[in-house]
Amino acid sequence: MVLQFLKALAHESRLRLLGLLATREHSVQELAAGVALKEPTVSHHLAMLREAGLVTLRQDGNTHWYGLNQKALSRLSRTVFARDQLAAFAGAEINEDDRVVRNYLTPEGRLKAFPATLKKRRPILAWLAKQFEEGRNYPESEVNELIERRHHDRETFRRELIGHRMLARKNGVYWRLPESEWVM
Amino acid sequence: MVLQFLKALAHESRLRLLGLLATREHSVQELAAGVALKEPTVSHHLAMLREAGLVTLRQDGNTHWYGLNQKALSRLSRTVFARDQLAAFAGAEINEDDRVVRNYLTPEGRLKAFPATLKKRRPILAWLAKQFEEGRNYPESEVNELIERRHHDRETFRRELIGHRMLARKNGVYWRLPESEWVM
DNA sequence: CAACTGTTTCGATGTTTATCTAATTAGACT
DNA sequence: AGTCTAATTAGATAAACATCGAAACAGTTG
Repeated sequence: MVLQFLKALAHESRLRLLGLLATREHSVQELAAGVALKEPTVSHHLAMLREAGLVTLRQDGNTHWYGLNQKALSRLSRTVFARDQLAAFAGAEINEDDRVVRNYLTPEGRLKAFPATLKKRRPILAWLAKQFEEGRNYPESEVNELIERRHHDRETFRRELIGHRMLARKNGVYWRLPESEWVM
Repeated sequence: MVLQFLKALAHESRLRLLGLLATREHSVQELAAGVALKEPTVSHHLAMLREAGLVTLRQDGNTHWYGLNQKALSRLSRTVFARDQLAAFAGAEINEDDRVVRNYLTPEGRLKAFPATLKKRRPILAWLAKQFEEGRNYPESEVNELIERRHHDRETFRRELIGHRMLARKNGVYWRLPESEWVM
């Protein structure tokens, strides 16, 4: 979150865009002229700024009016930079999924249980699937071995990995599917 | 300046490093272990953070103790994010060379004069040289034409462009040299 | 519906930057 | 001097990102 905000700010073109927006609303064309970049490029930057909540969009006809979201800006600037806030980054700035996985791991790195809720099951299966290399074939024995390193219930996890389209099987051979295929 | 500060902050590894430093001083080794990166990588990040004035360095024996520069952090966080401060970025955050060139241009984009000092001449010649495409040959007439679009004194500028190894000539044909060759 | 305008998406290209290993520097300790 | 340790620099590789032209899209206007 904070990282996204900072990354959005940390580029000259985007700072200049924000500079223009700080005075008044602008259309994409105006902005492109103002910073001497092509519309597609500006559009791309605006998308990032919007993702980060730094600008607002108001649409009128086929003109898009972008404005500065002053509130988000000052709110974040206040919160981000306190010392103890910063200290939280040491381990933090890890996303929600990682947090879920971490909570399911014993100190030795084994899974405590099979997660009941789908919300937790997905990130954990994803984590498990990542133990497999893409573009390589695994015999079932090796799949079992890899799973058992994390949890004794190899049957359930193997079945679920396939159900989520993270692993695929054919003729007793398994392989990892590309992340884009995964049912999340 | 501000851009450097933001760029320094806008990376997960560096945020995590700052997170560790927010609690107490650390050596490079400690930091490397703390963020699970190799020492050289950490060293590289620390250099950027130091450039941006975000961390302090205290050397004891051959151990380097890095600490958080809380003052710089809060000072910048306060100044950076005010609306009118931001507005200044619209034109600013342009480097010194661009500023020089801009001051030498009339509103129509022509050069006001031939710059007397070398310090100003270089960026202006560089700017002029960039009007030529690399990897293409220009007859002298076209060179003159391109220069005259910016300044009437084609002879002087042509000579200087060659002197700075931005253009080269052979048998009355000119071409632009790669930027790495330029005498700056 | 056809032509037009402003914007966004796509695909390709080039640049920047993160990271690593290996080599080098600098201080401390025999 | 030689060795040990901590850190940095160099060089190579890989990932992330900025930018552009072309194409697609959405709203407007005849």
